[in-house]
Amino acid sequence: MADGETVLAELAKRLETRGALTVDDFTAITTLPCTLREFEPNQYLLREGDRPKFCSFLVSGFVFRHKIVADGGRQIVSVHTAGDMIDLQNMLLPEADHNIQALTASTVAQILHEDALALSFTHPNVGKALWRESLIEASIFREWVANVGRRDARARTAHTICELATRREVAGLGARETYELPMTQEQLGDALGLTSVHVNRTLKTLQDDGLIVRRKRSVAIANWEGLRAVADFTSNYLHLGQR
Amino acid sequence: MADGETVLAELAKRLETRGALTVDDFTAITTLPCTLREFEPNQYLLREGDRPKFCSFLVSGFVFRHKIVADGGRQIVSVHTAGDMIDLQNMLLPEADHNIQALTASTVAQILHEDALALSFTHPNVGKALWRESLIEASIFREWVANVGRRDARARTAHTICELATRREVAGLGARETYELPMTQEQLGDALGLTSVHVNRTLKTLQDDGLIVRRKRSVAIANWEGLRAVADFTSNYLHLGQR
DNA sequence: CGAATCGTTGATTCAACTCAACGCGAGTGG
DNA sequence: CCACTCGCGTTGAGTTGAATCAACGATTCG
Repeated sequence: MADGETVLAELAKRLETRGALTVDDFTAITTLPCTLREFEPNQYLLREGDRPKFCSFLVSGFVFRHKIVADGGRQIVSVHTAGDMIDLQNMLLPEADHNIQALTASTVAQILHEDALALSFTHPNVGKALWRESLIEASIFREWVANVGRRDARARTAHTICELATRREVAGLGARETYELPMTQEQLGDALGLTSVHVNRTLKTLQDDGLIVRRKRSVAIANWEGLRAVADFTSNYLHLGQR
Repeated sequence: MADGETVLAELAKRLETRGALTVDDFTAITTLPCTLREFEPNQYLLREGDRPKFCSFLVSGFVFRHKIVADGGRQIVSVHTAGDMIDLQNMLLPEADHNIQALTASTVAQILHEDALALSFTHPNVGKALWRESLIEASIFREWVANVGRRDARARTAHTICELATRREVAGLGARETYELPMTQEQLGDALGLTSVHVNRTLKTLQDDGLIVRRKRSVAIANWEGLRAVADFTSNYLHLGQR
């Protein structure tokens, strides 16, 4: 297990992709007090209504966030890979409006809201990078609204696979072609606004067309360009490499 | 037409609901350079790919933001009423990832990104209020993902009516019961991920049940509690009155 | 008055859901 | 070590919510 400072250097590197940091900014980040915590698959990091005192940087593993609607249906609203800040919003919005749960065994670094907030305004470069991080997340939500609202099951499924593969590649976790998405078909369905049965059928057609390969409980990309075309995917909304 | 300073006082009042401001903060906001602009119905304020130099505060009217997908489908991702900041994200994300269009005749106050950004870090209370504003917007996007992904047409339509009525009331624009939503059924459909034909039928059943009243080109609420129940609506995700 | 836009309604189709059964691999415990 | 369970994936049959296609009515505006 890495120590806090090493982990925070990862956070600093991530933030540098969102905006230039000085040596002082970098040091201020890596010397923040932080606590490492491990979570098991399906364990809750946070529940709707909670009032957490810290925000979390995902060091390793996968987590997802979801809402429950009146009829018991679940909608996954985001999936996070190592390198993501997963609950920045609670830094300024005291009460959690959704649940956060581990998808796989995961490690997170917890930083007190007051520390992160103070740092954001004593070191504006850091503040801007964090703010930008939260704005990119909002942009991804907008894309998900369009994805769920206006794409059919095939394009919608392909789009989400493309997005997660791209974000993972950008986070330096390996080429998108080799990436495997460790979600069950039920979880995928809840992210896509589909039933697991229909996800199964949709994945089958994507595999039959040579676009993806399914292994036990994960999905890998077999033909990036083909999948991208089916998905109507462009990465502009991820705001990569923009400052 | 109001002058810039009067309009910016409205912005300052809005931001005060997001976090305490000092007299100095208030003055700093109202003395920002700003330009008032008028837009006609359907006129574009911003298009995907643009790189605007300013952000916009909606003084009067309605605007909406939308994305176009591969098959030509349109998804409206947000609807804004007077008092909303409508493109804060471009302050830190140079390239627009969606379109912004006037729904009705509208007036906006434009503030240069560099001015808003500088103010945010010289006056942290203002920065926090603006950041919080953008985080609440992200929370609304999450709710829309769940709405479009996991609620049927009836609940989904009711939910959006409840949300817009609540937001409008909170913004001080009159009681939610008297509010009229000035959207065509086609626009409503594009916001809800439905066709205009199905919106028509859904609104009819809501009216037949005494929950709403339809007038020419708008919708009013007839039975708030009934509509709220159908919608599975709670306002927690709007983070009202939290600091 | 004519044209355009939007709302309404009916008939039909279809994408996705529901329900149900069965397969399969990974654990687990007797 | 094998039988059992459990979670997840797969497949088929039938249903349904929403889309599509098409026509017509109402209102607004030039």
